[in-house]
Amino acid sequence: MSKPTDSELAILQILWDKGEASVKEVHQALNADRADEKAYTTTLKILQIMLDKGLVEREAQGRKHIYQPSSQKKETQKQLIQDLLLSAFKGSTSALVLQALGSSDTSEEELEEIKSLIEKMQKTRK
Amino acid sequence: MSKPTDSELAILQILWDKGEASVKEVHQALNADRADEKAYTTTLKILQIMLDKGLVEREAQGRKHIYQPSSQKKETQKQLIQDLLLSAFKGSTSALVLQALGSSDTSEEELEEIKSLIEKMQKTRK
DNA sequence: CTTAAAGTACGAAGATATTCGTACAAAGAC
DNA sequence: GTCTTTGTACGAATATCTTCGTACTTTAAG
Repeated sequence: MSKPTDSELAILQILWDKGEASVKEVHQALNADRADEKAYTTTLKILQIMLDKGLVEREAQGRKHIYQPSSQKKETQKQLIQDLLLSAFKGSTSALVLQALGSSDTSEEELEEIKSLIEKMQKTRK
Repeated sequence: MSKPTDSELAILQILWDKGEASVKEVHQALNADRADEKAYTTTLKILQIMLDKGLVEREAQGRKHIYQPSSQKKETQKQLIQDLLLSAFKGSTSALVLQALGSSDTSEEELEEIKSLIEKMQKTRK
């Protein structure tokens, strides 16, 4: 399966959040935080394309369509990271992680969370 | 500055590696590991476009052109991570890092490296 | 019944990326 | 000098994504 485009990803995020949503809901969520509003039919079209590609599923509810993401969030995220890893980090996970940690402010809690995952991984390994 | 495309990124990786390279060198490196070879002029054209966008610089060496990446590797990587962070992880660095660590095999040394960076960050913070 | 409102479908235009053929210029081989 | 090789420039075809207008259908309002 190929990488979702940026627009598709934006819609996926909304669907992951809500679980499912009508075109109208997706469209509103999408334009809530955006400066340049896009037409309703633009959102509709992209959802139709996503359906075609198998990125979402839908069910009719009366005359409306209710869309759901067909791929799990984690799988898609994994795929995107893998892609970035190969395309920009020559496959080095640590390079990516170090860069990610270095270039954004991460809270104490988050750091602890990561650290404990690492420790768990180290234990399991032995 | 906008995100480099996939083709552009592939070329940037080569230039980051080599420091600088002629079109021919880039083209060979690019097609070394690729199944479907692209024409020489394709590589040339993309380099010209990248020059236009300011992604690379070049200097004439006789009749040849020698290209250099104009952006630092780390800056570009940072930008790409930032982009992925916003587009697929709602800005949560830890979610991204956890996903990255979880979905690829990372060596013991790499894990240690990450752990010590985290510890350093925690110290500096206090 | 007639009209307005709320939906979906879809073609087509516009934008950007990719690919390559062809044209041209300079250097080297003979 | 002529021809071949090695190189760049660039237009044009193709592909993909994005955007929206318009058409059509169904439901709701009056």
